[in-house]
Amino acid sequence: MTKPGKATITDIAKRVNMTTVTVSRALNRPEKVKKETLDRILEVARELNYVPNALARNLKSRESRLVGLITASLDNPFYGEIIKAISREAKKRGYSLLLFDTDGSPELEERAVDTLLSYQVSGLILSVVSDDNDYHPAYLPKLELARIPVTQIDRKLAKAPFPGVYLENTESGYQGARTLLKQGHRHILIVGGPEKSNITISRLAGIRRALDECPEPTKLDVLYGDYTQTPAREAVNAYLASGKRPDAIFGLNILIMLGTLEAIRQHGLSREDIGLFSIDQVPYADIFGEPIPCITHNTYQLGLTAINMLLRKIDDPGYQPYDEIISGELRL
Amino acid sequence: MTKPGKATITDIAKRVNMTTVTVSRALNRPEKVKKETLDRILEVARELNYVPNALARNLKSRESRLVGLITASLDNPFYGEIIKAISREAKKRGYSLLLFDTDGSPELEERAVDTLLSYQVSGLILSVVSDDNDYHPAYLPKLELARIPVTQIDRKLAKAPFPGVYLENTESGYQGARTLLKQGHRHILIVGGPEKSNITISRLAGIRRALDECPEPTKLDVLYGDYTQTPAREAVNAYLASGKRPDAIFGLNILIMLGTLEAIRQHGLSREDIGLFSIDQVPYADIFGEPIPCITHNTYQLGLTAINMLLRKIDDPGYQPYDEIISGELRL
DNA sequence: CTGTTAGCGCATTCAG
DNA sequence: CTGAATGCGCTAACAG
Repeated sequence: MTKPGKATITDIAKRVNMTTVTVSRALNRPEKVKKETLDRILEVARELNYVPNALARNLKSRESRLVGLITASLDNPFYGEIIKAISREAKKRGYSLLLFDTDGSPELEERAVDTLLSYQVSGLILSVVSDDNDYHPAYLPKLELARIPVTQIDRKLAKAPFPGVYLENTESGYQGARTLLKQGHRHILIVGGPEKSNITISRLAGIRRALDECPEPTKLDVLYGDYTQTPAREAVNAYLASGKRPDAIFGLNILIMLGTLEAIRQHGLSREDIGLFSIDQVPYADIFGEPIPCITHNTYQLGLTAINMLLRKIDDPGYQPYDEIISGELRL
Repeated sequence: MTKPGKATITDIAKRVNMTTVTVSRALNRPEKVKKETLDRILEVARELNYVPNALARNLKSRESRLVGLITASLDNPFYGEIIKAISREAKKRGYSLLLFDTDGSPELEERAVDTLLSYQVSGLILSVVSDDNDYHPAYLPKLELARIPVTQIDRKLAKAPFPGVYLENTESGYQGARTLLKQGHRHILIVGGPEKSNITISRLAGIRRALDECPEPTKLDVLYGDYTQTPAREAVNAYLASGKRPDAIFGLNILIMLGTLEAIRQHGLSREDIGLFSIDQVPYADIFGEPIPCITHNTYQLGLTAINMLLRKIDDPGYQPYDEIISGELRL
C-alpha cells in the first residue's frame, strides 16, 4: 500500500492534487488553509504515515533544534541527575539531545565537537576531559568561530570565552577539612584528581586554609589521581601498604571516595578506625547504613541551570550569561 | 576575517576559483583531484574553519548516521553500562547518538519515536515504558512502516516484529528463590514490578517453580510496583507495618531492592533478621561491606549486543536478527 | 486561499 | 581532472 520509502509532502501533494507549498502550509500554518483542503491533507498525511523530514526542514531554516552534550563519562554517578535535568528541559523546549561520551579522551572530545558542529546543533553543553590550566583543546578556535552558544559544566576550560555552571570548590574543601578537624582528626589524607586540575587545586586550597586555622599541629598528605575509582583505590592501597595511617581520608569526589572505601576494606580497616569525608554524596551510602559526611550539591539544579542558560542564549543571542556557582551543603 | 555564518563548500569554491563539485570531491574523494588543487582546497577549508553540514549531506544521501536511543529512565543504574556500551560502539562505527528519556511516560515515548523518525535515524534502540501484554503503543504501525531497524532492550513489546536483547527472567527467578530456600528461608516476600509486566510474571513463574520443588511448606507474598525505588519502599513499609515478617525479601530489580533496604532500615530490621536477594547487583553494596546475593547480568554485553545487532541490520537489511538472551550469574 | 519561484548545502550523474 | 545540471525535502517570498 505505502511506498517503500517514506512519504514526503510531495507524495501528499500529488494525492490531493495540490502543490507541496499548500501541504507544507497545512502542516505548519493550518489556519492559512481552507478547512476542507486542510482536512483532506491531514487525512492523506496520516494515511501515508507521513513524518516530516527534520533534516530538510532544518537545512532550510538553518537551525537544528538539536542540543549537544559532551561529557567525559556517562556512567559517573555525578552526571546522572545532570543529564536527566538537561534531557528533560531540552525536550520540554522542543530540543533533542545529541549525546557524546568522550571516555576521557581529548581526541574523542575533538571529534565530538566536530560532529556536533556538523549537525548544526543550536547549542552545546560541554564538560571537558580536563580542567588543567594547560589543556588547550585544538578545537577551541573552531568552536568560537562557530558562534553557537556553549555552556560549560563542572570543569572550566582555562581560557575559553564560554560561560558555565560550576561548583563552589574552595569552600567545599574548607568545609570538609573543618569538619574533619572538628571531629578531632589531625592527620588527613586527601585523595584528589589530577595535580594540575583547577578543581583539585581549589579544593586543596580550601583544605589548607582550614588546616592553617587550626591551632594544633596537623599533617596533610595528598594523593593525586584522575577522578576515577580504580586509580584512587590503587593510590590509597599503596599509601596504606606503606604503613601510613591517617586519622581521616578526604576524597575529592564520589568515585574517588568509592575507590578509597575499597582500599580501606582491603586493608581490613573499619569505619571506626578512620574518619571520612567526600565531596558529593556517595550514592546509596545512607541506605547501607554507612552515611559518609560530605558536601552535597544539587546536581539536578546544576544541569537545569546549564540547559536554561544555553536555551536562553539560543533564543536571545544578545543575552550575556555569566558563570553560575552551585554551592554545596554540608551533610553529616 | 571569517564570514558571520559558517563556511560552505561554495565559499571554498569561490576562494579557489573552482566549483563546488571539485571542492566536494576534494573533501570526499581526495584521490580524484589533482594534488595541487587538493592542497589548495584543504588549506582554504581549514582557513575558513569549514565544517561539513551533516544535515545537507544526510538529506542528499538519505541516511543520517544517527542512532536513536529511547529509555524509560536515564538514571536507572541498570542502564548505565548499557548506554555506555551503545555510545562507545556507535561512535566507533561512525554513528552519533540521539538520546531520549521517556520518564516512564507513553506520551513522551511516542513523541520520541516521532522525533527520531523525523531525524531519519538509521536505527533505533528501544526500551519501552511497559512490557505489559496490553501495552500497544499507537506509534507501532508507524514505526514498522518506517522500515528502519529497531532493536529492543530488556522490555519486550508484546507483539512487535522487532528483535531484542533480553534477560533470562524465569531462570533468574528460579535461581534466586532456590538460593533463599537453600538458606533456610521459607516465608518469602517478593517485591516486583507491575503485576502485568511480563518480566515480573516470568520471574515470578521461576520463583513459584522453585517453591513448588521445595518439600517443606513455604509461604509466598507478592508486592507489585513499577520497578522504581519509592513505590517499592512504600509497599514494603506498609507490608512491614502490618506486622508481617518474612524470612527473606526478594527484590526483582536494583531500584526495588534499594527501596526495600530503605524500608527495612526504617523498621529497624537488620541484615541478620532477614534474607535478601536481588536481580541485578545493587551498586556499591560490596564496597559498603553489605553484599547482597543476586543474579548479575553483564549489562555492558547487553548494550553491545543490541547496538551490534542494530548496526548489522543497518548495514545489511537482509540480515534477520533473532532475539538474544543475556543469562545471569549467581553471585552470593 | 493557492501556486510559482527559488534556494538551504551537498553530492551524483554525465559531459567535456 | 573539472564543470554543468539536477535534486534531496522543505519553506519563505511574492504573486495571483
